[in-house]
Amino acid sequence: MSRPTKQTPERGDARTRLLEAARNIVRAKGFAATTVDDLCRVAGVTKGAFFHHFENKEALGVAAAEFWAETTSSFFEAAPYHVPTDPLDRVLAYVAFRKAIIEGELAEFTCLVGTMAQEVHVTSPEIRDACGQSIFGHAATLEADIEAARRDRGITGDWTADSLARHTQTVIQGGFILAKAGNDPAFARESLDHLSRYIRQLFSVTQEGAT
Amino acid sequence: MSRPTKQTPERGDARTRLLEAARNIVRAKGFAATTVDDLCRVAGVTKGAFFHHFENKEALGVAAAEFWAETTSSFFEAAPYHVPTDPLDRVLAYVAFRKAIIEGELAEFTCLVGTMAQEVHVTSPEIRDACGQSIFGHAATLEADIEAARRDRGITGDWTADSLARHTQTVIQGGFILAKAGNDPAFARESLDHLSRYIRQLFSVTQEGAT
DNA sequence: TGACACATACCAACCGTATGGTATGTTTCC
DNA sequence: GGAAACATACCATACGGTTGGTATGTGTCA
Repeated sequence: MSRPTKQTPERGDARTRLLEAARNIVRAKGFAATTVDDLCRVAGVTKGAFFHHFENKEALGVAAAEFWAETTSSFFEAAPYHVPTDPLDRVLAYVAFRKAIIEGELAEFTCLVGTMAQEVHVTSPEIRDACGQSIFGHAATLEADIEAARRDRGITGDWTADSLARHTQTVIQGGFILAKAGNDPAFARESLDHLSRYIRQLFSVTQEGAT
Repeated sequence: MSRPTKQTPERGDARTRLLEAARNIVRAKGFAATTVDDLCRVAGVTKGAFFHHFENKEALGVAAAEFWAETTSSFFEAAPYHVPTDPLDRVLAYVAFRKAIIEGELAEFTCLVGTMAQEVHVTSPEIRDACGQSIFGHAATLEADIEAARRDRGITGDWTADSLARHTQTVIQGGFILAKAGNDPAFARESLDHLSRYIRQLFSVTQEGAT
């Protein structure tokens, strides 16, 4: 998606600016409460431009979820938690990294696709599926390390790598909910501490990692 | 809140029916996408009745969150997970109970206040706070058992009872998000299995409980 | 090489309707 | 009979979406 235009628009094109606007506004207000006019105002474009790039508001929602999947993929690929040589260390570093980036305003660190999926899971299967691909696709990037750690250490619990990978996303998403309800990011961070402890226990590692 | 009407209306009064309608519709469509007309139609009342009982739509949101807190409190107080004599067994039975009631349609078992908090945490502090009270109030009902279990067994980990109580809610709320994104309740259930395993590990209990 | 056909990106103004909310009744109950 | 509990009819506007247009780039063929 978002294939680059042949002719080079001298500044960031309207489509990208609309997707960035959607990312920011929807995280704060939700999808339904975000109006097309909101998006156009923040993106600095007119409605004509909006409906040139997107068939309707729902199509923007799908594109925003895909845009989110792309940008977060790049972000996490470039993140430092891949550095450790031991796979378990990488998994724990991932959790620590997720905790570390929870700071500042809620709308700056919460998850666009988690927010949208919550809202539109009944009303828009297309947006929901795009959100699902983003979440489960990201979870899948953890599976290899979890499975490698499991084999390395001969762990034979009654759980699977893919299930644990999804569970990390459960804790992250749930943490965002508590943080919003309590209006305090600390609620999201403390659950990541529990998640880290859980993983260390699963692998019989007792020492605390970096907080 | 929601003090019973003085004169007893032979059938459920309009206010209650509107709150029940809100509970059902908002869980499916979200708060912003739920219109006043939607609520009136499902409740079988007119807009006059709506604005007689609620100053505006936001006031209904607050009342719906409070209504949710009351009804779920009663529901969980009457639930069978309080039966075991050992406090840890009660905590594990709670988790098993939360897993057991995840069945049927998503909108039937997901959490109203988690959904609303997600949407309105910026736009309506009043609704957000009412949602927060419901979630954290419910979490608090678990603290005594967790703390008792901790003392009984002389557990001295670097975690607190209130933090673990909140973490259970994080996993439950996050599970709902994954279930919605993946359109399958199984994603919520599998994370509750991880949560149960985590708690058992914290208390060095290895045997599986009832699934 | 230039000019013509066509496509893309974007804008300004407009439209029908759905929406939250109001004004004004009417019924019901103590 | 008076107040609370509803209903009916209506309003202003915000909303998603449309229409018609301009400016600019791009491929093509004589």
